[in-house]
Formats: sequence, structure tokens, C-alpha cells
Amino acid sequence: MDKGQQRITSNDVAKASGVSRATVSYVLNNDPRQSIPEETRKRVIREAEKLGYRPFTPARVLRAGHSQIVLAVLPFEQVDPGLALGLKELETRLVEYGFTLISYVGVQQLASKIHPSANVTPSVIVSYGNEKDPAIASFLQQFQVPVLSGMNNQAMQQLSGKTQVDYLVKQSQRHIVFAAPERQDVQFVVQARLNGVRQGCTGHGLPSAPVFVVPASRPAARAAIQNLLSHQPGPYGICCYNDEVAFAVLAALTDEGISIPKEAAVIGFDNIPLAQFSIPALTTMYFDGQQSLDALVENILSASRGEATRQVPQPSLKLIVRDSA
Amino acid sequence: MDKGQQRITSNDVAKASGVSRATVSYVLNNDPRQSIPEETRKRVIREAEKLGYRPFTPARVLRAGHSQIVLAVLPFEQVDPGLALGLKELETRLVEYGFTLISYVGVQQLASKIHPSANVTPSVIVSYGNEKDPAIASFLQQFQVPVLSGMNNQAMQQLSGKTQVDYLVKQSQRHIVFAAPERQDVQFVVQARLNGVRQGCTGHGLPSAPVFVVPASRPAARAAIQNLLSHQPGPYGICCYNDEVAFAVLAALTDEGISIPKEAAVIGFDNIPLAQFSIPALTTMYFDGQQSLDALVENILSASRGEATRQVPQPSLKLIVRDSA
DNA sequence: CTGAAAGCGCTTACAG
DNA sequence: CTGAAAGCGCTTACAG
Repeated sequence: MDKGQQRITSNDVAKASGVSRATVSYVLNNDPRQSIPEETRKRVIREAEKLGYRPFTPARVLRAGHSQIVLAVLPFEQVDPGLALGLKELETRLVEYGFTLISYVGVQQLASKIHPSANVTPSVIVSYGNEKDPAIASFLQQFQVPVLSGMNNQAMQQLSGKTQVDYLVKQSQRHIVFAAPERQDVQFVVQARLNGVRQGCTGHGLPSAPVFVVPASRPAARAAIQNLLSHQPGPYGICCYNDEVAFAVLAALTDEGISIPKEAAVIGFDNIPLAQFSIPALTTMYFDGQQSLDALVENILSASRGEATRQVPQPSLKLIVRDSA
Repeated sequence: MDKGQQRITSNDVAKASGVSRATVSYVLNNDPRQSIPEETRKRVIREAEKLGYRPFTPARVLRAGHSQIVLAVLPFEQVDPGLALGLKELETRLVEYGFTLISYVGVQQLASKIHPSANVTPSVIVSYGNEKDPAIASFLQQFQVPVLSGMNNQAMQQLSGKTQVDYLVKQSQRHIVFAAPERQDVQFVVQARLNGVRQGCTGHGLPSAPVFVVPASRPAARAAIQNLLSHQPGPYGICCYNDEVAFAVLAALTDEGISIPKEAAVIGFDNIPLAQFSIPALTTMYFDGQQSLDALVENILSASRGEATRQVPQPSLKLIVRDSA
């Protein structure tokens, strides 16, 4: 069945350099318990290179009993830009320890088909969704490996919502509104953020913020905001779920001729690269997860060895003040 | 070393259901060449489920000699939104055949560290970069599996550039400018797009389009565009590398008080979700890769069996006319 | 219809 | 210092 060239194995390298497979393995893995003469070592390495030998990972993993793969489970349709950045950093960090980060995005549909897990054998999972959701829980469980929580917990999300309100209120007293996306895949986070916003309102003795679901089309967004604003006199303070929602709100406001930030102040979340180029430039916030990242990496390493993990510190919240609020 | 629970193997299932490992395998893989009594079959399945048995993939792959993994190699820092969508679709399609799509983003740095390939064993690679780049070529080569070209070739990119010009010229005669991003990771594509734009200029008897490198910060972008526009009288037609660049151009133009599209028309590329929310709403284009996707999936399947692949048809180019051009 | 056995490629005690 | 051997978990000829 398998046409084409044969796989090059450690056996080939052994033969080519006139040693046993054991010695090849010792040399290539730099086993400190063996002392191989420099000459032999050189020869093995040279032959391996010449043959283009790559150890066949599945065999190695079978032997070791566990892979060096970390799986990030992201149960949303799209990865928010802020999260994408964090994952990239995590990946870079893990590579230094010989680990590879693999992401599953939009697990809900995938899980229902042939289990994608069939092809990937992580030794640790980092979960960014609601682990209490039974569908997600059972998806995670089937891997039978430790599951860590990514830097995306409810407490953090609430704090962000609250901080948006704090900033808006500090600027001047406003009717606080929470702008939510239509997409359903992320409502878990939306809820947490909303809770934070409402908590902020309570803290400032303000009425509870209404939810403004921002339509995904521009004319609809405009109509919706017109309707929203007609209910109450301004000025408004609009806490957006993220920068993408904020762009839609900005456009709707502009189309309606509402002046920003005077009549309606808008604050986003994520500080995506595009945020500085909105009109007006978007005031926003983001998580600076450096220390949390360190802790997460440590936990991943521990978990992969079967050791206990520690509490990850909250990332700190950064505010970027531009022109929209 | 390995603490915690033992792995559940097919042996456990065999013992629990009072059959041999062979039978377990036959049942669980639905081997059509065996006729197992319905009762035995039921029992095996039940026990496997009860024990939560999952075949250990590395062992399976070692036996089979090849995985069911397809690796997408994306040698850029970030994945453009249009590409991200295409990958998502590809993944969905492949899952139906039992394959898993895994992406490596930003391979240039990764490749220089511990070879990430050590942990992943694809049976086919889909490459979205410049395969003639020696660094990329050697990265791809080490996997020793068939490499297919993703839907991202130069001819396509050129056509997009040319089509941008065609549209702009059809609207009215303008000084054509090509707006390129600062980021270096994607210059391979930028060049192809630029070639297309210049080809379009030539076709219409226009002078060759100058390249406007758009700074990543708003004030710098504004200063740069002021400088650009001072060289020649308008009106301008600005072909942007993608929608993100277009957002920056729009902001710079607006800050300079240039009227869009009258004095400067702007056309983007990708039709990202945010495109409709720019001010003014962005005119842009994108690839509709449906038929190409079918062909790519077929090729992946063929290649994984060691069979020959066929030419992938060009995706068609869609124009979205909004207000910026 | 079922089971004992071989073998995929690797690493690592173990014997020399 | 080096090599023969065992064994990770799986599937699949092969023998019965």
C-alpha cells in the first residue's frame, strides 16, 4: 500500500555508522549516563545527518507513554485577537521546553463528528471555555490528561467589565450600556463581562446597564442604536464586549450623527492592532498576561509530569486612552 | 515516573469482555473481513465504553506507518482573516474523512528553535508560503511527506492586484498607488500583489504605481500620507494590500481632511468582518475558494495515499462595492 | 469464528 | 564503552 521511499530508521543510522541502535539513541539524545567516545559520536551524528534521519515520533511517544503536545481547546468560532496573541506567546514559550502547542478552535461542532482527538495525543490540555458546560467537559475528559484553565476565567472577565464602567464614570456621569455581539459562541464570556459591568454600575449607584445586542450588519446596527438612544436622553457610556463590537457601535453612532465621545462615549476591549485606526480612535483595554503566562507555562510543565499545579495570578488590566471615550 | 492512573489498553477491554485483543480490534474498527457474532460485538463495545477505552494513537500510527494529520504551514506572524476562514473550512471538510488539520503559524522563528516537527507527524503538508525560500523549503523537507500548495499562489495574488486597478480605473482615471504593510513576514505576497497592480497600470497605459508603505502608527501614517499626496495632484486610487492596511489609510486620509472617495479612493482586500464598519465603509474584494477547496481536499486525500495530485482551479475573485471607492 | 504471534520504531535497563 | 533484548499498544496476516 505504502509506495514511495521507505522511512529512515535508527537502524539505518546504526548500520551506516557501524554501531548498534542503542548507541545511536544514546548519541542523538545526548544521554548523560553514557560516555560515548567523541569519534563514535561524531560519526553517528554525521551519518544521521547524511541520511536525513528523523526519529519517528509515534514510536517515541509509544515508548515514552506520553507526547510533548499541549492542546489548547477554544470553544468559539473565531479566536479573539487578544487571545490569539496570548496563544502565540504561549507557543513560543513552550517550544523552548520542547513542547508543541496545538489549538482546536470551535470544538462544539468538531466534537460531534469523528472525534478529532483520535489523531492528537496531548499530554496536557489548556481549556479556554466553560468547563462546566457538559459538552465541553465530556470532550475534554476523553483525552484522559490533566486539564488546566487558560487565562480566561470568569473573575477576570468580570473585572474587565467593571473597569470599563469605572473609567467611563470617572470621565463623567453617563447612562451605561453594555454592547454585546450577536454571535452565540462566546456568550459564556459575554455574560461574565456583563456581570462585571452591572457590578460596576451598582458600585457607582447607577441603574443596571441594559444590554445592547449589536447587529452584524451596518444598517441594522444603525437602526438598533437609533432605537436604543431614543429611549433615554444621553450622554451614554457604551461598554463594548470587544473592539470588533466597538467598531460596529462607532459606525452606527457616526451614521446617526451622534457625536463621540460627547453624546456617546465608547470603550472597547482587546486593543486589536486596528483599534488605533478607528474614527475616532478607540479607547480600549486589554490584559497584560506576562506573569500569568509564566505561571501557566510552569503549570503545564508540572502537569505534564503528573505533578500538582499552582494558582495562576490574574493578569493585569491595561487601559489605552484614545479619542472615543 | 509516570504517576496517576494506568492507560486503558485494548488488552483491558479484551479481558473484560473475555475475548482476545484481535477481536477487540476487529470489532472496534469494524473490520468487514471478519464476521463477529452480534452478541460478542455488543459485549466488546459495551466494555470498551464502560472502561472509557481510547486506542492510543501513537501505537496505531506506528503500526499503520502514517498518521491522519494534515499540517498547514503558514510562514507569517499572523493569519490574515481571509485565510483563517479558508483554513476553518478546510478543517471541517477534512474531519469528515477522519483527518485532523493542524496549523503552524510563523514558522520562521519556530524552525530555528527545537524543530517543532519533532512532536507532530503529518502525512501531508499544505504550504501557504514561498516554497522557493530556502529556509521554508528545508523546514518542509524535514517532514519527508508530500507537500501541496495551499490556495495562495503568486498568479492568484497578481490577479487580485490587477483587478483592484481595473475597478479603480473603471470608476474614473486616477493616480494609482499601492499601499503596503510594514510587516516583513508577508512581503512575498505583497510583492506578488504589487506586480499585479503594476501589470494593471501598464494595461491601462498608466504610469507604474508607487509603493506607499503604511506605518503601523496613526500619526506616522498621517504624516506619510501627507508626504505622499504632496508629490502629485489627485485624485488618487489606493490599492491596499489588505483591509487592515486600508483601515490605516482611511484613518490617515481622514486625519488629513482628504475626502474619500472623491480625492482618494481606497480599495482593500479580504473583506474582513470589520470592513463594513469602517468610515466610510470599505470597498474590497476577496477570494471565493469553494471549488478550489474541493480540489484541495481531494488532493490531500490522494497525497496521503501516495497517489498523484491534480491541478487546483483558481478561486474566483469577488468584489464588494461599498463607499470608499 | 477466534486467538497467538509478529512487527511497526523507539528507548533503556541489563549483561558483558 | 557497546550491543542484544524487552516492551510500549496497536493491527493484521496466519493458523486453527
